[in-house]
Amino acid sequence: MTLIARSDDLRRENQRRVLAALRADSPLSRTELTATTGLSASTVTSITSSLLAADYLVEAPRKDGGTGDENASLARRGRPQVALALNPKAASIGALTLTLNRLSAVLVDYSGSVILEVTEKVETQSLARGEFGRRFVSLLKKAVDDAGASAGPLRHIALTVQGVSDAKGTRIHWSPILRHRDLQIDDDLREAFGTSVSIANDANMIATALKSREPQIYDQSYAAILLSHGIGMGLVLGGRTFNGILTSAAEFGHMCHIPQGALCRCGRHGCIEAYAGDYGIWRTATGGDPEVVPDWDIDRETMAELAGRAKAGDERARAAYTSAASAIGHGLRNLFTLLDPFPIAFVGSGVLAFDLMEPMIRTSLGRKGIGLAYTDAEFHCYENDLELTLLGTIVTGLTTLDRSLPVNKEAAGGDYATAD
Amino acid sequence: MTLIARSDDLRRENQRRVLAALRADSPLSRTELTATTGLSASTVTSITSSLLAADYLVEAPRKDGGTGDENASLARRGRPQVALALNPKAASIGALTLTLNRLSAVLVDYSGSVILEVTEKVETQSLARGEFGRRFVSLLKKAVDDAGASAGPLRHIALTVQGVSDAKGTRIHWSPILRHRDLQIDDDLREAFGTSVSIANDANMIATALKSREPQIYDQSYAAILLSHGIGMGLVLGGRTFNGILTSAAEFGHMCHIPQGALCRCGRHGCIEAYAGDYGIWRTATGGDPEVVPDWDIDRETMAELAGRAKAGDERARAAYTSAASAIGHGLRNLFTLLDPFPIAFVGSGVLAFDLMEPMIRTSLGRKGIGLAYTDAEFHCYENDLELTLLGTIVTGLTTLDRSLPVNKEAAGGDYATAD
DNA sequence: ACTCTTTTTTTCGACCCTCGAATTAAAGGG
DNA sequence: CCCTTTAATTCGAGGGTCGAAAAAAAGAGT
Repeated sequence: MTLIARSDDLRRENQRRVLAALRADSPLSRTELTATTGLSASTVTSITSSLLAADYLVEAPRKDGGTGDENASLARRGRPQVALALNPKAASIGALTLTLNRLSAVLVDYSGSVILEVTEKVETQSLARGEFGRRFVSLLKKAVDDAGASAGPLRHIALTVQGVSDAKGTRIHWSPILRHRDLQIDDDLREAFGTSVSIANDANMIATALKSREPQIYDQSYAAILLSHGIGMGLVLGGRTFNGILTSAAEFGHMCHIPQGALCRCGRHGCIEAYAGDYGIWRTATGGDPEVVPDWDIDRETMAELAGRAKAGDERARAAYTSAASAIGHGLRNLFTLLDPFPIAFVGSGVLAFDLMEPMIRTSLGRKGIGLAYTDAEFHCYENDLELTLLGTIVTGLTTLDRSLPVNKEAAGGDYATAD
Repeated sequence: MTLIARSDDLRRENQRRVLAALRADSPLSRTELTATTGLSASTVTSITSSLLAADYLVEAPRKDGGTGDENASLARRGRPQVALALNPKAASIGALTLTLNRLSAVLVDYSGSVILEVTEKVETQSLARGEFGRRFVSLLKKAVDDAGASAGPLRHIALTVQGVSDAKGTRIHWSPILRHRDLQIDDDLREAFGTSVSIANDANMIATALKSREPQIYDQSYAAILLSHGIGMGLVLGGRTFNGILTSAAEFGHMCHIPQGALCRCGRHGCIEAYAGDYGIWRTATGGDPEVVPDWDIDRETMAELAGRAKAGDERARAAYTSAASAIGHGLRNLFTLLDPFPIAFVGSGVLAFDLMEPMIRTSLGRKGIGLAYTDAEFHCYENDLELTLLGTIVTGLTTLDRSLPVNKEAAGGDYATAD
């Protein structure tokens, strides 16, 4: 994969490593960077000084040693370390998200802090084809204008869509919240702002966010399962987010649970989603016709109420959650069989009823197969999917930007004063 | 993954690229290497001359332009190209395979040609724990002795086992052909020969072999499905062979086809293997108790006869193959849903009856889901699984060796005359 | 106040790598 | 025997990393 042939590439890779270390934990002194990246002290000096000269880094105020630890770092003997941090004003990126009936543009500075957010309510289902690009452009323009000179120049746009984009990340193949297929919005953005644009799907961004937030749990291989109207999956294998050959994500929700079973949104029968998506649970609980897919969104309140009824002991509601859990559990069982067990993060409003489902999920996982124990699989829950989606979009955008940073001493950030 | 920090690593990577080019197509002139690797002519000269000095490469006789093409290469104007090839005598590797009741050691020269093969029949099921290592050592010793001075020094051992090894490739977790669990054979080999030892499973090696043999079909993502007594899978995603977290392979055969269905070898019920493994097909065809797993191997002749009966129109035999095909098809449907459709290679004696199964497999794939067409999935068949296993083992061993080659001019091959 | 010790950071030289341009080598053509 | 063409090598420039030595910036001790 990684094509490294010239020594510039070497520098680029090492520079990226330094920036990644600072994104994971900031501020950091050069000595700490040496330890984290494994590079030599001289190399760290060389890289950081070129990044400082280009104003991507700034010398940060003294790092407070937290509250608990004695002030070992303050009252130490030798020359004090000087902390380095990402310069917020070095650049900014736009993190755009397209969710049901809501367009959002978040302006983020280079250090990863949100500058401001602009949101617009629209009927995503009925919006005309060309409108998406236009609206996003004006939304982000507004954000950039409002931020004014305090923000660094916009250098990248990361767009996340609920739905299936193609593997290369340029087109939106299909989305449950859109009427159109094969929607292309990146061109408008690219032209309007003159930056690169990347497109990803929400489940993958949630997976990215989890890794960034809890790297000790989500490391090499794990999956995020998004429980909401539909069922999405962000799959990370061997440290790499799985990007399909044709589509961008793992369609866990459309694996077959019961052949010739209930009708799914996708037009097939018996998908996991048809039992475990909000509409599936609701349909089962209300005794709806399994051949009919509700064409409206079950709102959050309705689902909360349904969960409440189940917890109160309502038999039909309980049964609906049990059948949802069975679908998820059997799906996971197959997933684990195929790819080995790994930590699973359940994300979204559906986790409000997770306690109703967990026992049946674990039961359905079944006992261990060939030397593999499934039952002690690690599950974690996160209710706020939008928050994670945004974080993942931001992380992806900044990482992309870091990777494209110039490598020479006189960097492209020529609009900055050159310090010494 | 790939840690490249120092410029040595750069050289190592480029050297590896040159060697890989020669493994894919040999002999090759320096000019051709320049084109294939994308390196500059001077770099190619530098790398090849150090490899020539260390005797890993030799100047080959003129490349014959094949029979068809006019002798354009012979009657060309300027300075003739000098062809380079891997030096067979530079080193040798041992390719060991452990299959049912058969231990095999193949000595392979550095250019990839088989020097000689030594095989031993043993009852793998009843062999004592420590015996495996001992027998393999003596087998390979014999091969090395027989080859004598004509072979280069043994530099690596690649071992392939039917079954599940751990992800790191040092232990054999479980194997259908062994009585023991957690078998460790590599230590004996390492000590006896003083070389590195790698362990892999057969399905993964078949996948590797396919990529090496038909790179235009098997490129970024594909899977090899091994149809024999059991069902194995070698899965390659994004150019990387999938290696599980705990186990080494994708256990496609143990995905659940029918909940509470027929008993599988693994102790669970309804696995794909319980319907599509040889023993499953045979059990269905003979009306055997689905709660009983035959504890003997159905031999190849019996299966061939069964396939013959099915082709002749025997209803029960046909039904057995149809149910096997249904199991495989539904499994593939789920696989494709989860990971997108990609080319599938069916491998092993089971493909002798593939024409009986293909229609039902394609039917079970079902119609397309969200914008994905499954029905035109690419299928290919290869009868000889052992041949592919061996090829994959050899390729893996040689690639490993190439990767570990010294990078300096005075290479570790000091036992060779230093030319110039 | 001054020197010693400790720790961080920079500087400097050695060494390695790749690349492009110029050069040399090795043919066939006329 | 010289010219043309193509292949391969040589050479110097430029860039990168690293280790050792030097410089910088504190606290500690007297």
